[in-house]
Amino acid sequence: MSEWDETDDFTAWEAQSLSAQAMAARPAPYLDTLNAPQRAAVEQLDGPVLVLAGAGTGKTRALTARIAHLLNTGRARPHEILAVTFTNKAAREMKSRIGALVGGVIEGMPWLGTFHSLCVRILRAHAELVGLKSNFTILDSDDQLRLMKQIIQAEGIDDKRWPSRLLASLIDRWKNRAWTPDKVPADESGQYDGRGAELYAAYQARLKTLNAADFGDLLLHVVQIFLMHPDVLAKYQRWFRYILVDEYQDTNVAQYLWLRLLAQGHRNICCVGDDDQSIYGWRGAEVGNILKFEKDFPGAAVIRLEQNYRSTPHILAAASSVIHQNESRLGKTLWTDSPEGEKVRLIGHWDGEEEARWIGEEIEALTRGTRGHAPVSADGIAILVRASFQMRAFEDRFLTIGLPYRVIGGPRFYERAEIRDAMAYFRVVVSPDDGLAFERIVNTPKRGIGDKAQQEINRIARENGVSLLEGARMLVEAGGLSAKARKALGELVAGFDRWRAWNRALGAGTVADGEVLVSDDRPETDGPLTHVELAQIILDESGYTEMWRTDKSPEAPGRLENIKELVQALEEFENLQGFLEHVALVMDNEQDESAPKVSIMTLHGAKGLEFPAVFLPGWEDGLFPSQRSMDESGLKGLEEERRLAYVGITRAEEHLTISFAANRHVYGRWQSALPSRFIDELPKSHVDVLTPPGLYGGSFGASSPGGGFTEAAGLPGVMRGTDLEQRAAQANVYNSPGWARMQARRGQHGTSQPRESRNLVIDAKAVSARKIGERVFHQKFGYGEVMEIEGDKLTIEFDKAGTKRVVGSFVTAADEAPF
DNA sequence: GTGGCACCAGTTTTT
DNA sequence: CTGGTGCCAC
Repeated sequence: MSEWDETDDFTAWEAQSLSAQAMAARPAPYLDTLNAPQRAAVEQLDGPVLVLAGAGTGKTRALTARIAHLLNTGRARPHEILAVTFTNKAAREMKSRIGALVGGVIEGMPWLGTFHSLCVRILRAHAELVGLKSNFTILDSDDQLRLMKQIIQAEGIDDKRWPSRLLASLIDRWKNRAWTPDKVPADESGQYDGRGAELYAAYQARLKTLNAADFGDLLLHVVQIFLMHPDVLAKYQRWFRYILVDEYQDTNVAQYLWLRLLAQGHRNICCVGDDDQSIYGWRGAEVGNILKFEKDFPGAAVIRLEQNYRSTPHILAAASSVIHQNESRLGKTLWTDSPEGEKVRLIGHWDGEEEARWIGEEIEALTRGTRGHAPVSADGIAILVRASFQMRAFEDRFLTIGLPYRVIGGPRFYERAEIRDAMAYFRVVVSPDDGLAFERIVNTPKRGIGDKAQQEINRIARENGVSLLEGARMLVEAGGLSAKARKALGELVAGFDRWRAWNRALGAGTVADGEVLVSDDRPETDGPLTHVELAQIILDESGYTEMWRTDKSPEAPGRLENIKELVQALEEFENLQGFLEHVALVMDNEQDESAPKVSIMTLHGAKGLEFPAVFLPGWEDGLFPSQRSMDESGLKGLEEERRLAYVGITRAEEHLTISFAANRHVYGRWQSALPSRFIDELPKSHVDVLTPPGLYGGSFGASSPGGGFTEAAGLPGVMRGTDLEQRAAQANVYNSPGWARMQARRGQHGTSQPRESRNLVIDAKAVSARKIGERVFHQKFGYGEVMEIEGDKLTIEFDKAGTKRVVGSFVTAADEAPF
């Protein structure tokens, strides 16, 4: 294909200005490595474009090449491109990849970032339009919850019956749908004891007085501004000539509105996504957004990326076969020209411990390179689980055999209590009005300022219309509280005065000579005080570090270590202010990339990643697909679980092993389960069914290098099957006695109901007309199954709470449950 | 105001 | 079996 063929109309080329010609004539090496659809996705610059990118089809490559192309052809300057991602990681990666493509000379792309960070930028510029000051604080979910607790308490609501978490998730959901308190529809606003919308309004009012915004607000406020102030919107519409969106299938309504409003300017919007990888419905993502793109943007070009560069044909076949069972999807057919490779392996185990043991051995075999393939580095191996409690079994096992592993996605660095505490100190120093931060640390470490004292502070502050910090000062000066508490509080207030003055001095330049700011504890330093030193001083003088130093709990040293890290991280910032903003939005826990380690993470956490070898354990009905998903969202839930399976399968490049266990130790209780229904959706011709070693006395046709295991005596008797005939039938799990037994159990008392009955429960009006075998939800006891009906009394076997007799009107059909 | 004990609940998670 | 929360006794 020659250079000229690229412009379909020669006269158009001729008509372009010389400069445009010169720009367009610049070499575009990034195009050469693209396949045809990718190239189309890059070169179709004008008008709306939807790129449906299957797993492993080079989505990010296309997206970054598109941006590079916009820049290279001179269509847009860096600041005229709006590029949105969901995570900071994705944003970072895109930035660096664009840099590599364009030669790294562009001084960043100011409008490449997450929805939230971009919204903060916009909101800071127009904060007053929604009643905030431009230096508003961003609340994390912890602050959010505490605030709601206060409101609930003030309203005299019993937070036992109506937990604050419930209200928080409700409000979050409403914000995701871009509903302000007055826009919450009537049938929704009655939730939470009929006071949902009312409390939402109270919460918003409270945020405003605190000059604060939660994560949901960042989007909601900006959408409100765009809707109420067309002039502001028009400015941004003109500004962003080209808009690009990554992971479009994950957008919620608010994000969708935000995008649509901005895109109405130049209408150059390109959304990239994969409906089959939509796994965040439970937190507000609307697959509908991607499904209706063409309707929203008439004349949109739709480009499908279907050539997969990641996985072998067997793995791809497994993924396709499973995802094909879903009804609501746009439909893509992934293909690959990579060589066959090995089949997907399937294996059933007696229990979860054995599953972990077996996987441990398999991993050792993989890293050693036995079984006839090249060794796989531990870094290239991942275990992907549905729920994090499944990780324990692997950690336990890997610790005993000394297999290095890393758990990805534990508590985030900035979510740890000690980090939040330290940050709260910094927050009060930077913005003395931050009452939430003040509340958090006023008695941490213990200063003898308990509930009563705090209420006093609150009262004084409210009566005088000042911040909590000022209220505390007044209280101390007025001689309130007990002598001990007064002294402690007075010292804290004085501390904040001192630290704040230092911080201000830092902002102005250096601390002036002889200024009365110097505390005795201040370390001897040459030169001016830095904000890093200041941070250390704050934590030391407040007694916070001391608190952990004297704490004798096993995790105290780790917490001190984290605090040290936090202080070190400060060095990369100009000042405390900049750091706080960064932590609220951007900071994530970077993993130490030292020795190669096996990754253990959730399926959700694995999205976007790839590994040469992947293990997918725990494929049992009720666990995966999760019973709760199905109870709460019915078929929709099941389809999302299936997409999760699809995501899991498509993470694997070469080796994929799916496994399940008949029994599992969950929360100290034994639970048995059936193989996941997804297992039956795998294509038999692409699957190798392995025989677990040990179960029947040996590794019959199995590939476990460890050979048979010798602890069969420790297993419950049922499975010590020694029937020789059955043993001979072992070659296939589908024919195995274990499998047959599991199948048989399906009809009886399986932990999950027969699949077909699912659709019977639809009648919403028949509150008390329950059926035997129906899944129901009870406010207090949770989910369960109706065992017996007697008048208006039901006997229900609850999943968690055991068997109870309750009045029929207290339960609802499981899929109408309030969450 | 604090520390200890009983009770309960218990997917997935980014910002 | 765990962690988090709430209540009660010092």
